[in-house]
Amino acid sequence: MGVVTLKDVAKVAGVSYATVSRALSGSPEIGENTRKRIIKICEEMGYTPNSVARSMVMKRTNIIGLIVTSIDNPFMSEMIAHLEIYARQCGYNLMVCNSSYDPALEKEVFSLLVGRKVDGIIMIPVGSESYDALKMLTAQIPTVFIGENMMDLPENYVSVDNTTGMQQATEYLYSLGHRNILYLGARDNSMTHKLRVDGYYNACNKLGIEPNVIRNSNPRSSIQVGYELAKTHFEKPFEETAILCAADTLAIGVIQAAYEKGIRIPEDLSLMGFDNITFSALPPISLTTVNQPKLELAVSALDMLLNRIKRPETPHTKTILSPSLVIRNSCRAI
Amino acid sequence: MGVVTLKDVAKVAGVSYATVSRALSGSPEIGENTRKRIIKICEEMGYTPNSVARSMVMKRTNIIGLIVTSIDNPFMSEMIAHLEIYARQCGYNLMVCNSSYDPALEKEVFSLLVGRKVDGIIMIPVGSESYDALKMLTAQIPTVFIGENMMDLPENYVSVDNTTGMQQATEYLYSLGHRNILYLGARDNSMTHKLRVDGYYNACNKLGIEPNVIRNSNPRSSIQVGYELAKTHFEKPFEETAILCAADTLAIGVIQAAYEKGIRIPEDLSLMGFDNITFSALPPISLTTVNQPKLELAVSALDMLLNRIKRPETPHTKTILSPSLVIRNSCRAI
DNA sequence: TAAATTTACGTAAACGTTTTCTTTCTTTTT
DNA sequence: AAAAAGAAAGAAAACGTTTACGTAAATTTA
Repeated sequence: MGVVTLKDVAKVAGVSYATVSRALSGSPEIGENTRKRIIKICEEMGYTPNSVARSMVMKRTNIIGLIVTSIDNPFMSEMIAHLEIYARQCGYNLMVCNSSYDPALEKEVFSLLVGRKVDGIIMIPVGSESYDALKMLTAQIPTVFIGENMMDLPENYVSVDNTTGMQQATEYLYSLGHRNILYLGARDNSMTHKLRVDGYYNACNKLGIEPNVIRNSNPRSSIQVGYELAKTHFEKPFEETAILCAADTLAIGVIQAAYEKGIRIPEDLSLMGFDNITFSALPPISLTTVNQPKLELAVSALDMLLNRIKRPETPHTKTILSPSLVIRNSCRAI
Repeated sequence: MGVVTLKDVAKVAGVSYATVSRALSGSPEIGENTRKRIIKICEEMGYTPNSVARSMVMKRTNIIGLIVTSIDNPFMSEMIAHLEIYARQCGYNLMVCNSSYDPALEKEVFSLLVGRKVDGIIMIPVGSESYDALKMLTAQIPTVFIGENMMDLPENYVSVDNTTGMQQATEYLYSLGHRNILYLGARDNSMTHKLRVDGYYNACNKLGIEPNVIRNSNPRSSIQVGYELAKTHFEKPFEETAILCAADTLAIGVIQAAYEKGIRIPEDLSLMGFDNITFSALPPISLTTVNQPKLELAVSALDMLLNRIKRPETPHTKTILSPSLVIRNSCRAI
């Protein structure tokens, strides 16, 4: 025996399928006693509505597509968890795809999700390389970006104020007496990273100190990349008393490299990150960093998307959330 | 203008929709020239097949439901990432749900996914409390469990050999000279944890040392729980020279508590974990642990599920993968 | 009490595909 | 050249819902 359908229930109850549908949907066009009778029969028969058939006629799947650069990245996975829980509360499920930092793949999964008829897409874009492609794609379906400020695109996005965050971080180090601060991990292919390093430059200008930046030519900011960048840097004698990293993961890599080199943090070198991932809080070196409010990012993004699904012709909006300094023990006053 | 459908393409091409369908599906019942002509028209019109409609008639969604206890848990998120990538290569997408360690919620999302008509479900169960409920549910749909050995159920699962892994860990500590080894984090509500502590007991028996176990009454094994368990334990003087944790996250919590108490690892206390999550490898205390092969777990689980979807009447199978010792610097010889 | 309104339910179309069954036309066989 | 076989394409049903429309009975109104 196959799955029991609405038709089967109708046959048993001796009514038309419209009636069964109405009984379950809470329609007012049905008698209270027949409704109860039908619901009881549904339970007895173990009827579960077929979401696919419903989607077919309602032209709505109640599925949100989520495209992230990497699921296993503490910052993303935290946000995915928040998103999933909130989305479910709103009656939506999440279809998650990994773009693996690959613009081509990002484009591919986007189209795939469009074909799947998801009601909307939330994405953390690979970077500014994919802007043009995205501009075409987002015309097809309500889309909201997280994290990446699509500054030169009129798209919907929610993001933390990267520039202010990094500026505050720099000022904090300055307030501890640091005058020679190295910025590690600037990337050219991401607006987020551009804005972050801007915050650093702003602060340097304002404070009258000399900026000093190590760029990252990789497409991603991983522990591994942080380690390699720092390792190379530590090979020669260095002047700076503090390193400000573009991401917590990079900072964790720096900790590794410093440890191997016998450089003590914070005694010999102060270190800061950005993101505030769970695992940056671990002693003995627990990282001073800038917090991104992950729950608020997730909630704002979904709210924005749901609004847009309801009223697609509404103008594009953006939400910029405030970062906040999280002071732990990886920096010292000098 | 709405989305372009197969009918629109057919009208433009001047053929029936059956022909368009055949042109795109690679059916042999169509002339090579008409096929090319239709495909060209599809591209020009920007036609994307509607997966929902296809699912409707094919009775197959090409969606796999994934239920995990918590997405933001490095062990899980790593596995989810592997699963998503492999699933997509196999032509499937993932619908991810968080059970948040709640048996009632686990049951709820399971039914939800069944209503969604996903082709199969992969799940990391909350624990043995939910066995009975799951037994009913898994009759409805092909299901594969990861991690949890459903020993007393005839279900499909893939798991690491927890007992052997913990036994090897204990023997490793013994080989370093430890005779007083504390096991921290045993849980009663999970077969996995039962099997792990069994491995510890086995080794103790075999080696002739006295077992010593701190239980964890929480439903989960988080950093926080490890921290609290260890903190309480460290308040009184202790005898053991090594702590073996039921999970890496617990061990990270122990590191925190030890750090606050001034207990040095590994100088004053050796420490081991289980799982080998990315963030356990960080210096200065990089954790010696037992590796769970996450990629292999993911691939085996999906292969098993796909097999079962193809042949639902096949007998239940299980796959037990081998754990392996990962030696870092959190243990010392005494 | 007849007319008007409301209530409760049935009928049937629609959603966008796939696929079985025909049908037509072309090619091969004898 | 007629018959048989094969290739290419069309017609229509099916998948399981929702909902606009229609209609009969029940209720209200005049």
